[in-house]
Amino acid sequence: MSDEMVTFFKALADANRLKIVGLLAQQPYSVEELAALLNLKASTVSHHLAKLAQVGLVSAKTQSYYNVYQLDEKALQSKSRNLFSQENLAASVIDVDSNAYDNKVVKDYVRKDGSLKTIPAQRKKLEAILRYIVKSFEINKRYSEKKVNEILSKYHEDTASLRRELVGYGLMKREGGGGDYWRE
Amino acid sequence: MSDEMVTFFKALADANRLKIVGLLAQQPYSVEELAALLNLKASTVSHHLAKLAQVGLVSAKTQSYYNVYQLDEKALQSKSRNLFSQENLAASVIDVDSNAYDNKVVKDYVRKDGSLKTIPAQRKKLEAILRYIVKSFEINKRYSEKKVNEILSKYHEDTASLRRELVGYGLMKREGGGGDYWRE
DNA sequence: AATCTAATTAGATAAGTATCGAATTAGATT
DNA sequence: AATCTAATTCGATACTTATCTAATTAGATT
Repeated sequence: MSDEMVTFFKALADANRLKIVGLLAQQPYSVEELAALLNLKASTVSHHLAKLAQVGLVSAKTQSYYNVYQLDEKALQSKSRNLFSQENLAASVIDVDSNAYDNKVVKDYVRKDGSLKTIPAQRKKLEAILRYIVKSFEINKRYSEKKVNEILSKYHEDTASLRRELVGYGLMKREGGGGDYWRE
Repeated sequence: MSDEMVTFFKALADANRLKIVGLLAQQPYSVEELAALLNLKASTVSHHLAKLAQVGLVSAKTQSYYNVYQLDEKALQSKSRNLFSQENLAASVIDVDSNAYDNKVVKDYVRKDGSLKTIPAQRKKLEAILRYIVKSFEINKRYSEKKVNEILSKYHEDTASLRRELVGYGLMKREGGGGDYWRE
């Protein structure tokens, strides 16, 4: 689907092909006529028409010697209506790895032994690191503060900061007065 | 105007730029984040964003360290609605020489001395030649058949055919029974 | 059947552009 | 003020593609 959109836009991303579309919007033309009108060789026009035909914008009818091309106005209008639909926008993104940013940050901040070089000062990067760290806790299991610190110490000596940020960003919960921690 | 359309389509005629548009349709992103998500270098993403910004599809806001880009959805929708309007289609054609085809045919069939190599057998070319020949007659002036033949003989010895075709294609009129000819 | 004609395909070239790494710039944080 | 970071710009490279000429194909006309 995304490929289809790229092909569609590429088909129209050329001044001469836009002129062809404009001309065919007035009336059908043969390759030879288009070549004369655009001051191009017939082979070049053939090339352009093939690209337009590939996305269904034009089609050819053979008339005696000529290949007379015509615009498919229905296709044109329907394409233009749906071009930027929610559906198409989402489709263009399907093969994007949504974890790529977190992965990159983790790669930048975590040593081979698993410890953090530093605790990121910037919010976006800190969040990525916290999302990574929180995976060390089982979901719904309760941990004492001492146990939490023990786990966090693998990452950085400043366990208090890590603990506070995990709670601050809502990645871990804490019960009322000095109680246990858990990951939901 | 046509240039503007080409630029617009070119801006979207790239898979990674379409992905950027798709991503920004969900939420704003910084250059760095987009680079990680698309597995590209920041400089490449900058280049793509510049092209999208050039046609008004995205804009940037500075937030602390980051340049956060966002999609201009209004621009997107309004562009897509008007893309193939009558107006835009006509605009793409303004600088096309509408006489180019006739000129080419005339060039192919008329010798330097003004005479025809042959009378074209094909309809489209015959018409082009006839449109050229008929300019030798003044508008609204009446010509006897003898005078008509005399003028046509400059072009081809078969004046009878030329005369018949001029009338047949409606380029010259003839009064009822054997009367005069004229060009309207 | 033989001959034309327009269209397409193939091959070559030149122009355009996506991408990267390096250098620079702009702006915040310390 | 000095330092750090993200973004942009610059220069180089590799890939894409618009265009042409020449060769081939498909179809009509004679």
